[in-house]
Amino acid sequence: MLVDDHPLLRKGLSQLISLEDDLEVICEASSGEEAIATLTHCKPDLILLDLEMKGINGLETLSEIRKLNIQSKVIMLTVSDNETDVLQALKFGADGYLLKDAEPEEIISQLYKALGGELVLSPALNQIIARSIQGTMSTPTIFEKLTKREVEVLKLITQGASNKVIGRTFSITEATVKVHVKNLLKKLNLRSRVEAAVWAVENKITL
Amino acid sequence: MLVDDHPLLRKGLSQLISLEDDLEVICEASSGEEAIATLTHCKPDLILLDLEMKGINGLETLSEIRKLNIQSKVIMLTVSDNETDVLQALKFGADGYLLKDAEPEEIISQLYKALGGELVLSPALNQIIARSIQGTMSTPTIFEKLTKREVEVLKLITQGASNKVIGRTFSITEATVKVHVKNLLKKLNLRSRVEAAVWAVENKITL
DNA sequence: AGTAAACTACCCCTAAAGTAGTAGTTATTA
DNA sequence: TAATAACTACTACTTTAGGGGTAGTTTACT
Repeated sequence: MLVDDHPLLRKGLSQLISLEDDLEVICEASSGEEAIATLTHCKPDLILLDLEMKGINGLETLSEIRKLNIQSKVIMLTVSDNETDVLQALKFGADGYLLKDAEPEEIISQLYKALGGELVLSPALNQIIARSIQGTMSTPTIFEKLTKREVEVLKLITQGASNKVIGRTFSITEATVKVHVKNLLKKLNLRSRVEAAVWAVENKITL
Repeated sequence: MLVDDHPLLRKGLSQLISLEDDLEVICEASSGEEAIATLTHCKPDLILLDLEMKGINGLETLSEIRKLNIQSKVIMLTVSDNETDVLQALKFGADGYLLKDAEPEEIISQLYKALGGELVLSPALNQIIARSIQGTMSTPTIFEKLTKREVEVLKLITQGASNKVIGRTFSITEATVKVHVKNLLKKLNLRSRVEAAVWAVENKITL
């Protein structure tokens, strides 16, 4: 099964797969919602799931799929080698994480491996995984540790708001905002609101 | 001609195009550099050019192509509907700007239009174009107005560096760094280094 | 020779950010 | 009931940022 909001990419993949005698695309979806709906009547051995999609994203889709107790293998297919994404995907029970810029032949061979029960990862990700195993991660899925308020504050920081403005927005004092900023910086192991803003943007904290 | 660093997408496109009797893919490239090299011996009527690529990006590639006085039509094909990118592309002489998430049929029909001399744009971009014509743009290609030093400073800001650190990095005083920051904020019409950092990240100023 | 832009550096000043510690309230959970 | 986490608020302090102006140097282009 192919899940990707780019018809072009689906076309490319399905053509590639159709060249293989023992592989077949039995269903497709262009969004996470559609994928979950389709999975009620389509039971693929393997799902190739895009990470970047409108609506619910790939990670959320994966999480839903696992909640529904669907046994298909799931391989994330994406352009991003973002550390947080990779680790989240594996945590949510992905059977693989491949980068879209890989060679087509490599992708196909990885599909077979995954079907055989192997955990497949793009070579480019080895370093990330290694670091996470060593516990040397810079971003050990810290984001979820932020409280609701801290996330709200972070979002406004990303928009360039000062502590004073943030305070007015939430009807709290600037002093309290400073507390939130201090705490979120500590949790994210960052040193300034600038770093926090960049981190938030790069990790696509939705505004 | 197809230029995209994702083999999968090239495959999808070329399959799509091969279904058309009067269209044919005569060459491909997986990077800007490769594209420019290939264009010395391959003269396509139309080039489909990805924006996001490693090495020199799509815009730079387009600029090079125009400098070489190559007469092929060029359509930018990308996932981003970023205002700056769109306007830059048109300024550099693109004959079209299409989003990758468009329907395949639509993309094909746009190719014909472009070959006919039309300027083709994804419908999703209409609003952006309209605003730019009205001069209401938030980002009127301001970036190129930054001096070399200002760009360097901006890059370090994005990495969370303080003015003091930036000064040490370039062996200039903190006071001078402040001058650069002040000037670049004015040029970009931003109010703080946080906004500058976010702007830089969102517009992919390469670090 | 003259002009303009870029880079440098300084002054003065205000505002904003960040650090540290204390502490009260509420809600949840063990 | 006791403990914990989250949110709030404060004081006090230091550092960083940002705005304004002036001005010297170099480089490049008239």
